[in-house]
Amino acid sequence: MEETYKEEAIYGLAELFKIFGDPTRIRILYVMLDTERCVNDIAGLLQMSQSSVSHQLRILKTSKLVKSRREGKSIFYSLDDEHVRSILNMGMEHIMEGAGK
Amino acid sequence: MEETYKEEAIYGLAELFKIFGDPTRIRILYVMLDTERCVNDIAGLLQMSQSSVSHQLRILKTSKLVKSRREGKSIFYSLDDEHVRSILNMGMEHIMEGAGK
DNA sequence: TTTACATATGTTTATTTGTTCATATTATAA
DNA sequence: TTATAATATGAACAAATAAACATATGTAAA
Repeated sequence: MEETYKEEAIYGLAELFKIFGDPTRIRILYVMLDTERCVNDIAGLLQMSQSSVSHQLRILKTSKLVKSRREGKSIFYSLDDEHVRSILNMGMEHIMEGAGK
Repeated sequence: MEETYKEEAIYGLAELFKIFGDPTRIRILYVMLDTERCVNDIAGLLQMSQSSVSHQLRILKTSKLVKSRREGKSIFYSLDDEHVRSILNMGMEHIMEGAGK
């Protein structure tokens, strides 16, 4: 093996990016870009079933891309980290540049 | 629809991150982090079959994460873009921070 | 030409995973 | 407590895909 980086980190990285690699989750992240949202609102905004949204939110939360806060019967989700925004922006830049070439 | 961003960009973004979402491809990108590599060398370094490496390189190239250059019988691949490095670093930072919490 | 080396590409298979449907949990109001 | 609203979760199914294998293409030397 010639690799200097940690093999473990490689898998962690791939796991992280895999989370971003689904349009549904990207859409969910985007509706939370500048405000927290509860599950029902997300489902309404994105025309998705409550179940599907909830499943995806669990994945996003497990990966620390999203955090949650309870308020009465509702649970509000928001981006967990500035890195999430950064990664989204970096990706968007790459997309846009590629389009201009 | 309440979304202001382009729906098209959402799918583009997800497609992009999906490419990063596989350990094999991350490993391939990492061995090209500071130098170009030919297919055989990558296969040797990562203990993968030539076929598998080639398949993945095609995916990486189609997504503009990697570019190639022919030299005799060999073809050298390298990162296409500074964004590729940025995205990898951003992801790594997120991973590392999460580990420290 | 042939031959050998480097890379690319079909095809099949096994695994992963997002969605749906049904049901469970949790919290508030009556 | 009972009813209702919001969210979570388990199971089944269909679609996507990485790896392996065989084979094809391309390049250079003999």
